[in-house]
Amino acid sequence: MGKSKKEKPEMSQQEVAFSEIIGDLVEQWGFRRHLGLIWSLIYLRKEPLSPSQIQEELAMSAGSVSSALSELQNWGVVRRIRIAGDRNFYYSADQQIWRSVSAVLHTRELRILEEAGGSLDRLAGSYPKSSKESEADFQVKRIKHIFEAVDTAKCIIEQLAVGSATGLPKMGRLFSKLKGL
Amino acid sequence: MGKSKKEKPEMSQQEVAFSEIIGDLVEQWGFRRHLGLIWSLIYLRKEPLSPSQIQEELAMSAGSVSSALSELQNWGVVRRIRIAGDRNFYYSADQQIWRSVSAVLHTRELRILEEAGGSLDRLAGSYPKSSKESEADFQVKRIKHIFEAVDTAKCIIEQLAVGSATGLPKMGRLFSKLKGL
DNA sequence: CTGTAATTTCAGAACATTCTGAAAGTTTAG
DNA sequence: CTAAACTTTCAGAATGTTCTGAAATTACAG
Repeated sequence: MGKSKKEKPEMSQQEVAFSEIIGDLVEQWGFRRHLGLIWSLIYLRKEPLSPSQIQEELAMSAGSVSSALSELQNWGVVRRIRIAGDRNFYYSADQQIWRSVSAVLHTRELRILEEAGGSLDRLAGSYPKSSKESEADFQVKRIKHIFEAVDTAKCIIEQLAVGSATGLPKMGRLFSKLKGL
Repeated sequence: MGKSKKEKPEMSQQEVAFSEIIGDLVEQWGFRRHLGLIWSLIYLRKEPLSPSQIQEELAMSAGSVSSALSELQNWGVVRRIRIAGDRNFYYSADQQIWRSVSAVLHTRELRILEEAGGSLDRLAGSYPKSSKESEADFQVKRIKHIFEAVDTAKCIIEQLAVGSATGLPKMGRLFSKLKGL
């Protein structure tokens, strides 16, 4: 009765461990765990992998793999490669990990803060001008205070995302480190 | 007939708008939306509020309010106050908003990165020493690379959490701004 | 163009999180 | 101590998210 000849390309223990560490990390960061698992495997292998290989190795459904790969591609952490005369698709991981992190900071975190900042600014303006009510006055001050905090956070993330290492005491060293990652 | 006499302490339109902005923001940050809604209301009011007042104004269940308040307290963004000769509890918001943000960075984000960093370090060490396999060698390099990225991120967050404004070109201005928030 | 082997899509299943409300527990005035 | 008013807890309900797998689609070899 012959099921046979299917190579079993099992992930090594270390590969499993790595993918789990990264899976946890990205999950905490607000992405689906699967994205981390799949990215990890691609990242650790010298040769690009096809969706079906990934599906086998990680024991996931085809659908999961497909949707995760397309999300990874959208975030720019994974690239699709075609090999001539091969029906499969292949994926490989971007080496420059910080580029990917920057992209997320820029596309996701920054957008969130910009949105909130804009709304807060408009809201502060919507209070009746020079109201004699002390409550309204108090609230406008507080809203502006939060606006400042959001705006500052925005600037910090901007700096990180753009990564302009201007050569500063502590942050400088960190920034220039980023450039290499 | 005759529901009556219940004061209706409705939130103003602006208060609702503010709480929704903050609700969205904290939700994107990985907290429950309710935490943002409740914190907002407390933050905008001059006078501290009791759980039952909050429940009424935000039209939430008592359970939601209670659990959200205790979580807000754990994060240190809200303080419980007792007023002599008053059976109720009251809550007021911390003014220094950045202190709260720092606390979260320190308690949550930093912990995540430390955990991942430790695991990665151990993992890199677990590969058989001086293996002749080029694949293993390759993987150790990549794992160390990720470790570096995690470690750098950890340092950056540490800087932000501690907020040591050392007086640097761009980040310096931001850091000193933080101190005031 | 046709057949084959792969990938993608998507509706529903499985799973996870959050909310509700009633019961239990607290606190204080009297 | 008792009663009254509030707060907390927690099991189950409601909601939201992610995964699966079969059908539809795509891509290529022949």
